[in-house]
Amino acid sequence: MAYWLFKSEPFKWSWDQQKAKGKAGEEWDGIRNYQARNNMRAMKVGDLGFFYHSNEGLNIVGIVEICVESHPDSTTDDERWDCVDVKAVCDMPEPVTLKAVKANPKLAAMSLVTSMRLSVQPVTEDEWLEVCRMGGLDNPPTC
DNA sequence: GCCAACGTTGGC
DNA sequence: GCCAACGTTGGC
Repeated sequence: MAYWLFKSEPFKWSWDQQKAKGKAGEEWDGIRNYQARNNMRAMKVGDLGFFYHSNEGLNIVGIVEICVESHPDSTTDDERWDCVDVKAVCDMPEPVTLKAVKANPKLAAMSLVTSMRLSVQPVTEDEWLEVCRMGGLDNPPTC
């Protein structure tokens, strides 16, 4: 089991839109960055990820689960670009802001802080648990 | 809306 | 294979 973080600008693809897709999930398409793509290629069905609102909000608002492993991105014919499908799992009871992440010494090494521009990031288990705790989730799978 | 950071492109 | 130019991202 691995953990990830997905960034989205809410006016392009918001958490509400993601939730509206329900269990069917939706492609996380449009990624045109090798590092982000490589992260998606490493994902397995059942892995969990944070859903982060960039530009507006600047907070982690929910948790998603990988429901389809890496496959060609349907929004391009360019075979370099793959993506996964994700489905909404639950809301963060208390959205965790970027400010709060930066203020927490335990999260100083988190990609969200160190690799600000990477749109699909790995998250360590320690970071995952810490952010869940901050967001009001004792135990992620039971949310 | 500005601008810093950073990834990508392309000329040499 | 270097590096300058350029485009994009994303916090502020």
